[in-house]
Amino acid sequence: MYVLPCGSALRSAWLGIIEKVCTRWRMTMAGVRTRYAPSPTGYMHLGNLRTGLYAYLTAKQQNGQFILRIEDTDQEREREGAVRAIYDTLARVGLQHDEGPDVGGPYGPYIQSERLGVYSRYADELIGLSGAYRCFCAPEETEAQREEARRRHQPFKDARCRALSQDEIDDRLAKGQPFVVRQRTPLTGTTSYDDVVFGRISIDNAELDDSVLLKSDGFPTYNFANVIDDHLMEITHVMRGAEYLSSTPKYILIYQAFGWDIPVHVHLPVINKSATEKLSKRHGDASFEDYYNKGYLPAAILNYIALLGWAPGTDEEFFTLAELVERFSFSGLSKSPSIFDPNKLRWMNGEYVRKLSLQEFHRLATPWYSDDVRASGVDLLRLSRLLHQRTAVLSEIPESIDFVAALPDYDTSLFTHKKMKTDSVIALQSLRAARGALEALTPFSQDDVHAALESLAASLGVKNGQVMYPVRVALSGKEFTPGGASEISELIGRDEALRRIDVGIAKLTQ
RNA sequence: GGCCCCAUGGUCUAGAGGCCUAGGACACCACUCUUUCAAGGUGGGAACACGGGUUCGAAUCCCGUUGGGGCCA
Repeated sequence: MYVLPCGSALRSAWLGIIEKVCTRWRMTMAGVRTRYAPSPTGYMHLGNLRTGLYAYLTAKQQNGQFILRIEDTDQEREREGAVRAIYDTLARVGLQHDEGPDVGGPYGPYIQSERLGVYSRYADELIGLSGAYRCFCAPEETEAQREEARRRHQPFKDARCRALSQDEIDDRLAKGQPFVVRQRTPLTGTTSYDDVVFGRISIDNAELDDSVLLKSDGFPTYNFANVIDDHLMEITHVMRGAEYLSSTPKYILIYQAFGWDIPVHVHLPVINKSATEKLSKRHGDASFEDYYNKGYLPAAILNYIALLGWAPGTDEEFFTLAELVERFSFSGLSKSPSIFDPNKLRWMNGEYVRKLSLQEFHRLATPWYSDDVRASGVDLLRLSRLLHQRTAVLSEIPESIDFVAALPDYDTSLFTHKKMKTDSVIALQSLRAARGALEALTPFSQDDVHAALESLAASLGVKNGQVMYPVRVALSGKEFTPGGASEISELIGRDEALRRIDVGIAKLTQ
């Protein structure tokens, strides 16, 4: 342990140097630190989740740290239970964070509302550094100035408050006059930074607004908190949506005012709902929870969103999280916004569902079986076997098996099928013959039923389908079913099968 | 409106000057397999926004136009 020189000024200078060296060292040697910083404003938007994914991949690829930070400085938009939903979602998709409110870590607290003291301290410092100023204007006054600036097609910079003398400031402070802290953006010059995906971004400082950094209630805005926290938490790669592309120069200015190192910036293209609509939380169609609750598999959702805005450079498109960690690279990121395609997600989910083991599928499918289906006495595992390869989304199960518990009413026109070459006459003949064949059949397994109906068709001199199709319709009362005549026969059992065939015969003889 | 950014089929994208007669996937259509459906198999329609350059050669580089997105209002 070094003994530091005494004297507080010297001591802090030393500490400053050591801190800088340490930061450098950590950034280059100790690896990457990325953060996922969602706002607890509701459900987890898929675009946000993808940002989290990429941040995770970036960190894990280099054995770095993935940090979860809760950005709850906008209290009005905060929603009950939203933080819980964030934890649940991350856990479900497997994005395990190394530091965060729930798991702790050396850079806490990880909830911004618990860091208010930090922001006010740095706001004061920034004011001292001429990077910000106190603005005492009442909202109406600000609005008037804003209006004026707009009229003149100029960005908003509060000329009056920028120019307040120290005496005036002290005076107002003494009177307890409320104020906000605004960024003091330069009047001239340009600010640039290099973005990993978009390249060099430059903007004239004269174009910049003096945005609020600290609100009068002491809460920081995103504009301020993100910079302070990213620096303090030693984030090496700032990854966020491209909507921040054009405000980032303002953040760069803050880093520069403090003399801090600027992290690597990676702005990700936005995900839209359609060419004209954004993916909106309000529609309730774009959140992880919605898809999860509809019976989409987390791994499929994650796989799908990974490919929105990133491509591996090959034709492969199925990736586990571990494979993504290995394969992800900035060079595969695209710049243009993409449109979320529910169709392709559905397809991909189906692929994942089919790849499940039967046991696993059965476990996931069971909750979707209605009480009536359970009470009907059918073998649920057998039911799952029928459904397994035919289910793209779990929520589609109830409708596809609604015939199991009770034969629905149906129209005899169902018996007519052009491709199967059946009509009501053939159907009646087939049903009568099938009834006789099945009545005596033991055992009554799928294979036995299939063989029996097949030979029945042969002896009748008709095509298999001309027997099978009418039987299936009679057993289910539906146009489409998971499984055919023999599968459904075994599923519902002989007694019920015969009863339903009788119903069919009755319908056809009416 | 100002500023920033983007531009390959309906959608996600491959493509980093000749490998492109532009490849893959979803969706769609047809055929096929088949006890319906699904899955599978085979095939099909469908794109480099436009205009100028640069170059022997441009989807790929530069400029402009148009269109779209974002930020600030």
